[in-house]
Amino acid sequence: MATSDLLLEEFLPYRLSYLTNLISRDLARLYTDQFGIAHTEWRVMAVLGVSGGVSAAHVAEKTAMDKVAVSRAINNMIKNNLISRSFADDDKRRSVLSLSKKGKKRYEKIVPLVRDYEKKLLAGLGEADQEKLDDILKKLTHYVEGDQ
Amino acid sequence: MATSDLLLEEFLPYRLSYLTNLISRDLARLYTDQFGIAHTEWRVMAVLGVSGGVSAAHVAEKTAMDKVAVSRAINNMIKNNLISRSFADDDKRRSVLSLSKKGKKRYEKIVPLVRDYEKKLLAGLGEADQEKLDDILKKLTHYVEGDQ
DNA sequence: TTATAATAGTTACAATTGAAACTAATTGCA
DNA sequence: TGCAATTAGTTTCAATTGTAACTATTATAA
Repeated sequence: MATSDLLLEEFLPYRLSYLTNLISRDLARLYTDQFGIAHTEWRVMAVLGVSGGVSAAHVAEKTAMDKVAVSRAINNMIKNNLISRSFADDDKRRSVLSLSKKGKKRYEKIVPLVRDYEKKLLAGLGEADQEKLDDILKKLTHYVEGDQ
Repeated sequence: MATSDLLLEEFLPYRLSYLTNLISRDLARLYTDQFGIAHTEWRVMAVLGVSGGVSAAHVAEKTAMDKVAVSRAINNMIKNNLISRSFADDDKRRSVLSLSKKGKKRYEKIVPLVRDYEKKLLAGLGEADQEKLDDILKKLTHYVEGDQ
């Protein structure tokens, strides 16, 4: 192998992508298979679960999803009675979104499952390594956010 | 916020996914924007760059892509004269793939770019943290690979 | 005011991806 | 042998996603 060659399995972007995909697949088992919530919908739900009465733009910002994806997820969740929507008095364009009772219920079932998944995932690391990972992810993220 | 709530920005799967997406976007600038190589094609190229004369199944395995995606990437790259294909003497189903001269040339242009990107990405970490990250990624990956 | 630009969100259409069914070749074994 | 099962890779069709153009509303400013 020439020194100019590159082993995918040692290449950080590939390794991160591979790991992320496996984790996504595992999580989909929790919310998609069990509750019919798509990945994008789970993200929307996670934002609205913490703070209701917010706009689609706010959801887009918090989920790092683009507004089209957010719009689709929201409309689908409204169709499934998971979200209720009204519009702001001072700006009729702006939506005011909250989880419905049904949505909140589902959210409260899913959160412990994904928390537990995360916990098990991290369990193999030990306290120090968990903090190290947190620190490293922050640094890497800060770097890649820097050059948009 | 109830204790049952979950902040997306502190949730490891979300953080990994977010970071991975930003890195993918950066890399796409290197090989897609500059050389018209799609993400899937880059992975195929990375495998064939190291070892020619292999089958599509081998590429699928090394890239963690499914055989349909590999088939599409390969056929597109053949159309663009980046890959040459023959079939094995002892099994006419099995393809024997290699980068063409043009493909190898492009590969050799891309590798330094992505290596350099990875290097810069890791530069902010320091030697010890880089090893720590390697170790942590291995552990996490091993965990999620465990429960297929 | 009123025209222009900006913003929130949606729609439409193209490209990408995923799953299942398919073809062709090979293997296993009665 | 010869017939069923397996394997390599492709095709087809549906679902998802991305981009651009769009509607409706609000802000800006001449």
